[in-house]
Amino acid sequence: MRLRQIEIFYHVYREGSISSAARELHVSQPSVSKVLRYAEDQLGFALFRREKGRLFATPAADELFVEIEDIYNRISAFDRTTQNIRKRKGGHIRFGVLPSLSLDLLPECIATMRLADPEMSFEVTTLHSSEMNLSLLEKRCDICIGFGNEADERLSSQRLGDAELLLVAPFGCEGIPKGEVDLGFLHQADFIGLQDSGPAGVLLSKSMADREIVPHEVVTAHTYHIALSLVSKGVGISVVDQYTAASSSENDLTKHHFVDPLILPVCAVSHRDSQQPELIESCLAALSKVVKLMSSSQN
Amino acid sequence: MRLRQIEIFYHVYREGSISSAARELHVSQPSVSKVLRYAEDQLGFALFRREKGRLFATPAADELFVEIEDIYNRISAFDRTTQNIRKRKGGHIRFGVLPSLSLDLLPECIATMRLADPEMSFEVTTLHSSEMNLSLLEKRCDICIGFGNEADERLSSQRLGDAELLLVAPFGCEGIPKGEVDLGFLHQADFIGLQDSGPAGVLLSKSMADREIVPHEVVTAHTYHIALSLVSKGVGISVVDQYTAASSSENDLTKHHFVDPLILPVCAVSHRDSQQPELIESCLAALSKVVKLMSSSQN
DNA sequence: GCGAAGGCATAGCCTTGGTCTATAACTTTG
DNA sequence: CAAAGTTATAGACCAAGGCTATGCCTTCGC
Repeated sequence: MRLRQIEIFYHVYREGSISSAARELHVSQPSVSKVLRYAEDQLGFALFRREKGRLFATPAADELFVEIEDIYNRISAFDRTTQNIRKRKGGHIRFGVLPSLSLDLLPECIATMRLADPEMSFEVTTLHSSEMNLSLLEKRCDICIGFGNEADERLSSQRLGDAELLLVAPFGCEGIPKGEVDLGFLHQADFIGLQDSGPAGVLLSKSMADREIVPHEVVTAHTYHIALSLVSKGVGISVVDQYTAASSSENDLTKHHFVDPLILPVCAVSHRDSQQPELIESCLAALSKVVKLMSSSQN
Repeated sequence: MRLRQIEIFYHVYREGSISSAARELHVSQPSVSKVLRYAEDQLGFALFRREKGRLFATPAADELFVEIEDIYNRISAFDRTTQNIRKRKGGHIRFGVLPSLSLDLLPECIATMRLADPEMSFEVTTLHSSEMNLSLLEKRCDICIGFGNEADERLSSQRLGDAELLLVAPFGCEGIPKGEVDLGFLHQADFIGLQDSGPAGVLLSKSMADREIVPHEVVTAHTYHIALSLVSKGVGISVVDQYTAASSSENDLTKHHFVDPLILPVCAVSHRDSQQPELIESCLAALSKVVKLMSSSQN
């Protein structure tokens, strides 16, 4: 079946009539009639029964429509993408970024880069650490930003700056010292853990294991949002990276540095043989600048 | 972009060369070259850079390929569907069925119907109770089989037979009488509940509420499979319909009827103005027969 | 360093998918 | 019974997409 035949079947099925499908498609009625008939000839079975000058969908049409509807929607989305590409003036970068960096760090970076070059456009997808390399290698995105970097010789990684893990506690939580907190504070404390939290989780559990610190994990949350919400409700304390902490809208919680800071590298990874190396390079420079700025301004 | 252009772009991108794409598509090299060039003209931007007689994908091509790949796969699936429809001799019925009925009751029905008419073909999707009516109205399936029936005047419902809820307990569970069990047995018992279990869940909780029976729900499972597995491991007891109980591969559990049986109607629902009423009708008759047979043979 | 091999592009030709206008036939409705 | 709706057919036309033949450029092996 040709694309035009699919489009016409889609509209005729939905409208229930050739004439109104023709109006919707801005073509003549005989044109639609002919294409539909031709499609049926090629398929070898009828899509509609003609009775008393009207159309009635056959069971085969019902069955095909289920698949066609989906295809049609994707083709429409694809067409929009081609429009966007055509209209573009400046460069276009597709970011893959950790959920925890997607609310604060990346928007800040994009805003800065747009100031420098208002013609540029961006695309943002959230990815987990484990998906980033594959996404880059399949050229589904251009730059991935996460904590740490898995080695792959086709990819190049650049450290943008550091992220610090902070203790978050309910407002007025007792026993927390004024200044910095020792990691040992977590021992036996009511703790809200994060499942599948990638390098940040690895760093934290390793540091705790080294000192035989065992918190009392009362809840294991699957998203940072839920974890922070639980903290602000006084369920327990938690440890998250500074960007997650900064992006939180909860105001019933306090943030604390550790005496021995837990530092993670914030890295940008990209494909070595990109088709637009200068663009990537300038983006990485801008990112690095913004990350350093944000790290120093935050407390 | 035309469908042919999409196909050709897909193969050229994957193969990395026009010639090998042409070989794969069983057409001549100039043909592919021409269509690709034409597509680029229409799009208004290049998909590949030509350098030293070779092709290199542009960033735009990378971006489009992400969407194209998906579309291409669906088109291929669609083509297979049209092939299937063309080859069909007998009727074709698309069933929507509860997960609990999909492993035992429906396969049995289909086997029986295929014996009666070997030319018939079938399609089975599992649906939850709440999705069935919509699926029928959108003509995504022809017959839905579930417990009970929500009224909609465009649909017609037929009671095929009954399903009984049974108590399932770990093998050698103490305190269970030889014959039938009173529902009161559940009171304070370690119980494995099922989330979102539809009419069966409603019937059970209503019956328990009437007699103020409150089990101790130690686990809430999301699938019958997990619930039964937990029962067989001795975590607790549970209540499931007879078909789920029968389809279970667990053999470390026992099944028990209740003194006052909990009975649910097994109903088949179909669209009133189907294009193939005789086919639907004969299916419903066969279904009804099989359900009655299975109900009586089971204990 | 030169010829062979393989890659892409162009030219010229042909088939067919898809468009139009004009017209006919049939249904339903006022 | 006419008016307004529907679908189907006829004939003309254009462009999408296929083919063969050919030429040019790069790379590789002798």
